Parts: sequence; structure tokens; C-alpha cells
Amino acid sequence: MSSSSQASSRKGKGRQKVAMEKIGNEKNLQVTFSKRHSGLLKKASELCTLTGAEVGMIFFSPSGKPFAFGHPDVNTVADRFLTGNTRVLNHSEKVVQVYRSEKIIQQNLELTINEDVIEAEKRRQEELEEKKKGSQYSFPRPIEELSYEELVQLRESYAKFIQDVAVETEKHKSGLVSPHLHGTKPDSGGGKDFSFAAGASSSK
Amino acid sequence: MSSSSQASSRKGKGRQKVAMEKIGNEKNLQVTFSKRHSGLLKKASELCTLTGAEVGMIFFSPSGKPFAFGHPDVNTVADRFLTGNTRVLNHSEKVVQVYRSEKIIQQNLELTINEDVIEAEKRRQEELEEKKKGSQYSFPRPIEELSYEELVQLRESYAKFIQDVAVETEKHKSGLVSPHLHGTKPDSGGGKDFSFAAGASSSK
DNA sequence: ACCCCTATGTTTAGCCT
DNA sequence: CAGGCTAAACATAGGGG
Repeated sequence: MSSSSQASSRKGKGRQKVAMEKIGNEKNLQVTFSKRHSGLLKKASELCTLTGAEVGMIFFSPSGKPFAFGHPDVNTVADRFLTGNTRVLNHSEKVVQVYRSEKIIQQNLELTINEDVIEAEKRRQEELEEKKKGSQYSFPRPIEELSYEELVQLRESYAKFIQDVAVETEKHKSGLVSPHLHGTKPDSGGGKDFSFAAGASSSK
Repeated sequence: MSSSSQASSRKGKGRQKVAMEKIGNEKNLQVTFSKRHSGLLKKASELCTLTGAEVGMIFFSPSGKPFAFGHPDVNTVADRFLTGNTRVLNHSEKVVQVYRSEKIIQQNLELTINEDVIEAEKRRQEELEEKKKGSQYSFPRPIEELSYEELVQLRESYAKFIQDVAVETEKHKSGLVSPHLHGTKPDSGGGKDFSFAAGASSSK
């Protein structure tokens, strides 16, 4: 619009290579997050559909807004963890003392629900329906029947991860020392909702 | 090369469109999972790097093997949840009772560490090192200093997710009824490591 | 199982509406 | 600020080692 006699080439410039580092431009960063986060959800969704894998994930936008996604269906996955059927390990079955258990759980309760997740879920459904095979799936108990509180309970008792050990192991194997970290400052973009008790990392 | 009889074209067939449904061929399914799961990790990794988002995710391979990935750096993220700095929500701050707290935590303790996570982490590091900016990151406490037990504690107190509410909300908004679900039945692929106590769902 | 290869489907950066 | 467009970058199915 403004002009500049640019030879009428209105075609987009197409995808350009972007450096793998934190995006400086705030606006651009937002757009990127917006686009990529949905891509991530889609990928997860596809992985589930294609391979039948179960996926659960949460992520915080640069602004601090939490997102969550989980696959098969809440009841199943949640239960999977609830019942501790995570038995795959035969690694070192060290007995560990419960660490802050209750406290942690109580503190981590509230998580904002994101529209994106819903959108992703919707897409999955549409895909299924498109294939007219939605009827073969049954539910032990439809989520709709759960009360809000029950949902919260489910949520709260969902997955628990780690990666600490991964890094640890990584060291063991590669002999590396610094466990990565990046410009993921608490309020990097402009989030002011987080306090981040850790004074760690510093930035870029 | 060995056989040139084929009109001298031994070029790969290139990517073919694949139906979005559970792959039947077991071998193919495994390969696909193998490829896609790393892609998923990469995407997550990039999202972290580019937008500074924090990502935590776990997923089970069709065989039941658990995978986990988390971003910024364990201490920070773990702390984020540990200290309950998940405060972003201002949604409905319903008070929920602790559900199985200790029990859950104790049961979900052991999780197999996957090479993939390590690999992903390694990649992130390499990227950083490639940019020669690895030295600017400091750690309040290097993971290497943590004992195995401490790692386990960290791990166990890591993230907790959900999506239940997401689905719930989805209903509210779209009026949809069945919360998706796919050929991800507990023993769909051939996992025999899991028992899946399903059906229990936490109805209070 | 993992890596390599290639062709091609898919994602997405930049720009516009 | 969400939606659309384009074209380049990227992920990955299929196949071989």
C-alpha cells in the first residue's frame, strides 16, 4: 500500500530460513509461537493417530500462558498414570521418598485451559468423523459426565515427567557438562504472570 | 547401483501421502513412530528456542515405552511447578481436594529414561554450542551435582498435566459430544507391559 | 535397529487483507 | 489480531545398506 512502485509483485516471499535463536521482534515472536504451537499440537495428534501412541504435553507460551494437550482420552491416560501402570522400567528401582507430594499437588492445581487444545481435539474428531469410523471407539466413562471438580482431579493427577535424569544420563554417555538451557526467561517476552522462584538462567 | 536393470533409476519414491489412520503394518508403524517422535521432539525444541516457551511432554510408544521431554532446564521448570508458580490462571479458582497425592506420586515414580530425550537434549546443546553462546548460561545448581535420588525427586515432582478440562470446554463451546479417542487402545499395538486398570477413572 | 537417499507432502516466514 | 497467500524450508514415506 503505500507504494513505492514495487513492480506489482504481490507474491509472498515464501518461507525464509530463520535462525534458531530466540526471536527478538516481539510481534514476530508471537506470530511464530501462534503458528508453531498449533503445528506442534498437530504433530502430536498425528503421532497419536498414526502410531497409536499416547501423548501428553503442556507448554507455556512466552507470555506465560499455559497450554495442555493429551491424547488417547483423558480417562485412559490419566488412569494410566493414576494406577502407576508406568511400569516399563526395570532400570534401578530405587525407593524414593515422597517429595512434597500433597503440597506440590495442591499448588499445581490451577492451569488455564487453552482454546488451542480444544481446537486440536476438535480437529482430531473431525478427522475421525470424516472417516466414518468414530463409532468403533467406546468410552468407559464419557468426560461429559465428569463434574468440574472431577475434571480438576483428573487433571491434577495426570502426568508427571522428568528429563533431569535424561540430562544426567546424557552426561554419562556423552560426557557433556552443561545441560542446555536457553533464552527462556520467565518474563522474556512480556509475561508478568510468573514469578519464577528460580533465579537461574540468564539470558541471552 | 548393483542392479541397473531397472531403467537406471533407483531413486527413492519420495514421500507418499499417508492416510491419517492407524498404520496397520507393524514394521511400518514402528518406523513411523521412530521418525515422527523425533520430529515432534525437534518441533518442541524449536518452539522453545524460538519463542522461549517452556515445554514438557511425555508420550508412550505404541509398544508402551514411555518417553519424556522437557525444556528450559530441569531445575527451572521443575521449580516452576514445585513452587506452584503456575499462576496464570485467574479462571475459576476452585479449591480441589488432593487426590491420592502421595499414593500417586509414589506409584508414578519409575519412568524409563529414553535415549531419544537425551538425543534431543544433545541436539539443543549442539545448536547452542554451534552459536558459541553456551557459556552465558548459568545454573543455580548443576544437575550433575544432584544425586540419583535427588533426580528422582525432581522428576517425580515435575509437571502434571491435563486436558480433561480442555475437552470439557470443547464441549461447552462446540457442542461436541465425543471427546475423540483413537485406535490407541491399551493393547492395540502389542504392548504387554501395561495393565491399564482403566475403567477406574477418578470419579471422586 | 539406525543412517542415507530422494522425491514429495507438509509446515510456515513474510506479507497482505 | 485472525485469516489468506505464496513459495521456500523442512519433515518424512519408501526403499536400500
